[in-house]
Amino acid sequence: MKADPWPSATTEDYLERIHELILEKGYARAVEIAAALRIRQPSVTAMVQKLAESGYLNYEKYRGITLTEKGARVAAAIRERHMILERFFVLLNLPPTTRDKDIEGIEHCLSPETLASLAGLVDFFESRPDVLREFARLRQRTVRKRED
Amino acid sequence: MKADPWPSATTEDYLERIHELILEKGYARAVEIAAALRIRQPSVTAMVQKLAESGYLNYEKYRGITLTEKGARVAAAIRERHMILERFFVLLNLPPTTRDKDIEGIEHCLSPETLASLAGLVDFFESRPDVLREFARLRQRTVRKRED
DNA sequence: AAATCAAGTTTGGCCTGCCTAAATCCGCGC
DNA sequence: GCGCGGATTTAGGCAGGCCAAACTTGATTT
Repeated sequence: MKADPWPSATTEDYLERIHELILEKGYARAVEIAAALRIRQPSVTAMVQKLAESGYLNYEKYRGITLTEKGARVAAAIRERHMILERFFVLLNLPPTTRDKDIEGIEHCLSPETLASLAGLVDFFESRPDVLREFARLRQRTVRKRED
Repeated sequence: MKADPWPSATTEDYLERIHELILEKGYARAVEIAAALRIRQPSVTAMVQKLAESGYLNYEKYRGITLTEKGARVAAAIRERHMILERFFVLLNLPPTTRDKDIEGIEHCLSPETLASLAGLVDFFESRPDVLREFARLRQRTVRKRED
């Protein structure tokens, strides 16, 4: 097992999807990983082998893929992060497509401190719907203004 | 001039720094670009030539580098985006190092809609220091709690 | 058991961006 | 006109990720 120079963005994407697939269907197969990440199967095989190398996955050729303890830990953190971002973007009230695309982009770049702060912001707004409503109203106005 | 398949993150970084250097010192030279981006000079020359190819820069060997109209437009947008993010991160009250690192990471991944919404959020807080203070107080508390 | 087929894998190749080292080139100041 | 620092070229390399084409495997079907 090779040392880990901090999971790359791509690594995180793979782990995230694999984790999701396992949660959803109980297993993760190359075809589905490929489909979910919109890449080809050979790329998946190659990457899966590297992830196994690095100790994130248990992998047996032609058999199957599971998360190691380490992989599961990382995947859980990624999921947590993703959820914080989802909640935050809901506050911003953006079309789901935009939201998802942006989250995919930024989720690999945020430090734990920032994430924590962001979570705090979300908590704040979720516990203060009055403030949130006020912000939303303000947004509405400026959007209307831009459309003039 | 080659067609532009949307400026890559690296392209944006170059344009951003070059723009900054020009604003600061009136010109942008390879040594300084290299220093600012923490890469080597030959890499800069290569990239600068590609950016000229793509119509972002006016480039004359051994002479100098300036932004084209197109380059300037893009750079200005990048700068605007960066400033919105700075203001936002200030609200989150994070150590400058973390802030800068995270901004560098995410700035290439945000859609205009998200940016606009974020700007709205910043405006909201900046126009409502009372609300901001309340949020800050809440943050303080949870941080203290974590330290127990 | 043989055939078949989908899924998995291997191979070879490509592209982006970065690096190094060594050589050369240019403009400017003395 | 010489020299120096900055700029550029050349040649060679590396890592991360991606792909298409060809091949292999496990499972199902007959």
